[in-house]
Amino acid sequence: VKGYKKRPAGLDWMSTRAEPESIPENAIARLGTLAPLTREGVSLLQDAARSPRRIAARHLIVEEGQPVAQRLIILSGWACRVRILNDGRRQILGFMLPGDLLGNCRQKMPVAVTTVMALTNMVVCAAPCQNAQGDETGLEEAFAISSALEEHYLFRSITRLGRLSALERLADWILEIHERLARCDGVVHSKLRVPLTQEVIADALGLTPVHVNRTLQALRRDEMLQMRGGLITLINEAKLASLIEYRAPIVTAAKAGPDGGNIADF
Amino acid sequence: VKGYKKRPAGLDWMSTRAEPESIPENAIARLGTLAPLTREGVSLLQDAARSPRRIAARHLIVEEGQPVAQRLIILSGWACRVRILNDGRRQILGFMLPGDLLGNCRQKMPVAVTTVMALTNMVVCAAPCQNAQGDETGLEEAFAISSALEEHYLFRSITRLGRLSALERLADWILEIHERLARCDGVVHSKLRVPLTQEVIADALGLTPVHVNRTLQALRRDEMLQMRGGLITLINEAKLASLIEYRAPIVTAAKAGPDGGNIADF
DNA sequence: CGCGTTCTTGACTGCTTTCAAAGATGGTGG
DNA sequence: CCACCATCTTTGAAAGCAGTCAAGAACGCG
Repeated sequence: VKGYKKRPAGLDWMSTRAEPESIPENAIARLGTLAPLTREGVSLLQDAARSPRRIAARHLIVEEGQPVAQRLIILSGWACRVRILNDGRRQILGFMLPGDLLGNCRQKMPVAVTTVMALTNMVVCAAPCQNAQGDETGLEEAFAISSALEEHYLFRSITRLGRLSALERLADWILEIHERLARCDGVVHSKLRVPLTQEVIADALGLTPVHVNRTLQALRRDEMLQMRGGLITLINEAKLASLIEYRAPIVTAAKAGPDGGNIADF
Repeated sequence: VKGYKKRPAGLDWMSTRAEPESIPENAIARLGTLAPLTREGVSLLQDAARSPRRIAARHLIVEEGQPVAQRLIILSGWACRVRILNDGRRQILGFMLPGDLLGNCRQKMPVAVTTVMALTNMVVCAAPCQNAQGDETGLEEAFAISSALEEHYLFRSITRLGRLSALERLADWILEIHERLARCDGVVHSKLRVPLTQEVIADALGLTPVHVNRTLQALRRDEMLQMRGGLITLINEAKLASLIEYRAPIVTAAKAGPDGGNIADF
């Protein structure tokens, strides 16, 4: 069937190539773009970021079936939700980038629905929780919108896997990553730092590494992008977007806050 | 690429064959299996169900990008989240069964992330909302767990579409539907009433109707199930389950309530 | 500079799609 | 009660996209 069934014995997930850490401030700023935060809300985040926790690449952050201890904010690095079948097939359910939340649940005694694994070295911190009622800081609203966005990306993944060709899947995925990195990472001149091997991309897109490779070559041949050493450069974003239907996610009707940031404007 | 690109002009979604309505009480009972409800919580649900609203098959219940007016409970009938590409390809993102919630959001001014369409004639009612703090009735907790379950099904869909073969997809999907119907519909002797055409199933599983047909025949030939007129009968559930890895969803660590019902025990 | 990982390439296989048309099925009206 | 019709299901043959296997090249790290 699809995907690698047999893997070498070792945990050959990806290179441990040292990744320059991105700026934690950008991760915090992402939450501010989701919902207007009060000065207090921002300082709560900054306080939390002063007690960072480091996680090494390939480590499991949460495991499926285990109780969720706390809500974390990713300050830098990439993680992914992953599910592994007993014959070795692997599906990456989604990526988690700086500014994204881990364990952002509603129920009282949450249990992790999927395993989450660090793809690179990471820095995380506890998400500040406040007096439940009120939410005067805007943090709860930001977390709620982050959760809605995550749901949006899940639906997008399903459509991608169910109805798009390999070329379309790649294009759609790259545009999604571009959009998300633009929120939390300094994306300049359409250059995206994507610290993933083609095998990881294949596991996310439901393809084989070999086919991801050939498809990426097609995108390069048609001059839509360049890529080298974990850096993807979008050359012709319009052409890339024309391969698929691009829609900016809108998950709330709230108008832009004082600082002008709003998901709907993205 | 995959799926039907061209469709006949009409909205040939599915037959309007009259479906006997399931029992609304079962829909309400489902919520009680998710979290222990107080007597007050149950009666709030029963009150709400006394003001039912009917929705005809094929009608859109919510539309992507439109604000979400209220939270609804499905009392009977099936709906689905759907996304349609501009060349006519269609992906069904998930099914919504009796006892499931619609518009179960956390943020303040939610906007629908996907279109939701009635697949059969439906009966719904407003979900009772209470004073936010406290949740003495257990309803908020039940809604939260319902939301976590929905997330679980999304991850399952992604794995299904990304890494399972056609045969495995069908097996996995049928077992999921079985599990869900068992919660809200009287499933007796492994007989499932599934009011879907093979084309709808194909749009959910990322296959073509023709291939769904052939794959279902394989399942019948190997004596795992029978099916006729919207009724699927599981003959050899163990054999069906052996095609895939089956895992019961566990989304909360809460122990069983007084009535013994808990998601973890399912 | 050497080694392991990752990327690239080629040839071949096969699952799934595509296209087309014939059979069932269920509801409706005569 | 039966004929009719739209919809849905089933079948066959052929084409195609993506997978599989294997080996060589390139890359990055120590």
